[in-house]
Amino acid sequence: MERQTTIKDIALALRLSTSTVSRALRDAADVSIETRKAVKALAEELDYQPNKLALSLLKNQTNTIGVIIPNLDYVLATMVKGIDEVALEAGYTVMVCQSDESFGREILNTKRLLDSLVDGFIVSVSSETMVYEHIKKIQTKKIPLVLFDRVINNMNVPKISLDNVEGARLATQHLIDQGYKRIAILAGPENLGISNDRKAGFIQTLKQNKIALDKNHIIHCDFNQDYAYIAAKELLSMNKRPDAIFAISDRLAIGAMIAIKEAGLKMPKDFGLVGFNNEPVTKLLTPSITSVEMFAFDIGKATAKMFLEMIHSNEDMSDKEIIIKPKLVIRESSRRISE
Amino acid sequence: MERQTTIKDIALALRLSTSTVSRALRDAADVSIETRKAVKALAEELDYQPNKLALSLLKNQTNTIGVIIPNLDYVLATMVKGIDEVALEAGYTVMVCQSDESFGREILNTKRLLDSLVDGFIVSVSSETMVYEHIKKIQTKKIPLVLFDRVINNMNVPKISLDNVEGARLATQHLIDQGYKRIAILAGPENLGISNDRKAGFIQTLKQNKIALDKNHIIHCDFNQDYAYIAAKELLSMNKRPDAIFAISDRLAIGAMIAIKEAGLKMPKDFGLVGFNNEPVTKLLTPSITSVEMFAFDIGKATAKMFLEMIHSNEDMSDKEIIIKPKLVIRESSRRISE
DNA sequence: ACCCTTACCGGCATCGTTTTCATGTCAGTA
DNA sequence: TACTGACATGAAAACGATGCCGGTAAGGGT
Repeated sequence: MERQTTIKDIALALRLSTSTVSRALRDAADVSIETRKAVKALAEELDYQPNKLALSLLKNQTNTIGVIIPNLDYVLATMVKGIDEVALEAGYTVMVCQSDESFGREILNTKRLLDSLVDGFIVSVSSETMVYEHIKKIQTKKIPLVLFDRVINNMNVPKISLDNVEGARLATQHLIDQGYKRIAILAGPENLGISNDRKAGFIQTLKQNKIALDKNHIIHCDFNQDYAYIAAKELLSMNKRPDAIFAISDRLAIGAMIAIKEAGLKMPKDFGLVGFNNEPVTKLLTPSITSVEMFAFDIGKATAKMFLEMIHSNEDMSDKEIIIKPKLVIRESSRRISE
Repeated sequence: MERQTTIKDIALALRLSTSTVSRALRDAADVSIETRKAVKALAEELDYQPNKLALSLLKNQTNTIGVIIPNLDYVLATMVKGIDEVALEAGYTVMVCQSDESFGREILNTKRLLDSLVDGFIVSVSSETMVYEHIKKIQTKKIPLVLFDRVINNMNVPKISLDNVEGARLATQHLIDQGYKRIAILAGPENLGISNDRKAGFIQTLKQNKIALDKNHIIHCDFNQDYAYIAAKELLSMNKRPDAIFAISDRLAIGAMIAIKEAGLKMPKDFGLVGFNNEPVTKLLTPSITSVEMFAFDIGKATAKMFLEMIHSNEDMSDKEIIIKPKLVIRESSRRISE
């Protein structure tokens, strides 16, 4: 690692003071045209690059955003892409840290980013996270913070998320409309907000349609295809077997799909299946899977925009909340009635 | 953003000098036990965190690795996960920048990271990248650099990649062994190293088996399912239509698969298909797709390890190269002969 | 009484840059 | 001549931490 050219080198070479060089480089007033020219020429020649660390130290600002996410699956990778795009445009660099769905790692990442002195945080919590001290600490230090996707409902922080209740409502209503009678839900981890919201939308829609809720038809499991497979097998072996499953993620839906096929059931005739996220893979499977589109890229961009707004404005934004409306994409796994 | 507690605050409160406080906090010699205790107690109370920027400026070291990748698809996300894991363990934070397969963005990212003063670079080039001045600049500045996955062959830099020739060889030989006679290849972008390596392995294997190469059966296209679909359609409409396709990525294979199905051809009976990467989705499709496993997570970890080695050792490592051996995973799309 | 060691601590420079304040020069004006 | 102001530049503080070097005081040995 070679020593970089500094402002001092230029100053020395031109018998100027560092202050004058600094001013010349930034086109400030009070510098004669000749010195300005000379400075710029030499800077060019020596490939001078201002040292960002020194600037950051001085201004107490790093132009860096800490992003903490539970994993890098399709949805989050897409969101990160959206965040990245907007942040880059605005001159910010993004530090992405994966908590790997682990509470401990999430705390570690928070600490790391905190003393890397990022200008702010964009966070989506892990499925293990149930206490929020580390998040609150960010707030206490008055560091800008935006939550996205997996938000914390009862916390006074700007947040952006999907209308998960509505998404579940769309999915459930669709299954009902297609004539499925005993609809089960494959929910995610029990303490996770998005999981509960989608469950709530499901239950609410059943009620609206005056369909009795069978508690055995609600199964929680981790966001993992294999667990979903096991859970679905369990559902299919019940006495009052369901005739449709609403899985709150496509990964879960795929696990369920394998179990359904193994049981010799045909979709959509014998059994209905709806997923969530609208991952590209849903369109490719046989049968293709009906799913809820959540506009991940847009959510990412909106999140970064809100973050930037928070950085630049001084007003309190802690009650700001953006909720994105989902859209149901109907495919073979649940389309029983042709239109 | 609140002012953080500094070493000066502690010094002032305890009527000590900053140097003493600094030493006390780091358990250095020459500090009495009482002052040490007092300093640590107060530091704890005030939630003192050393300012990393100041340290970085002083030591000229940021403990940050700049990672530049072309996208965040399954393979690269997995590799990044591997890099992240090893880096975190070693006390480094990773800055991931996506070039989005754009040469311009790659250069921009390099510039950004360069003047963010990262301690080094881990890079996988975009498919557009044909000149390497920006990469060479990193080398010129003597900043540690490791290439991975999509490496630059004729450049004197430590690199880690898959044995792409061997992977293609495995895939092609398998198709030949299964009795396919006219095998086409869906190659990636023409200037991309991995694309050409896989093509080379393909051609070489045909030659070894004394099979004539039909130049029309080599088609290049971007890593994009839709382009692959179009390319496959083209292949299928030829006079001497191929009876198998080796696609150099699973995404391409999926695009081809759709075209094959549309043409009314049954896999593996009428047509053979092999992909590359062994993405989880290959196992889920109907038929499931034979693919070449490339151990992305391991490659990621190995890359980070090599990077750390480079940082810590002083010797020249520019000729170091690790080549990972791939493995063929045979599935329905090409298994014609039961064993 | 003198010197030397040892333990403990403070001063200062340093990293690279910005910024405020001060300084010096020269021309113009009363 | 003396003052004013513009103009160009320099000196120094500041950001937060480290580390070298030097200083002081206490204590022991002669």
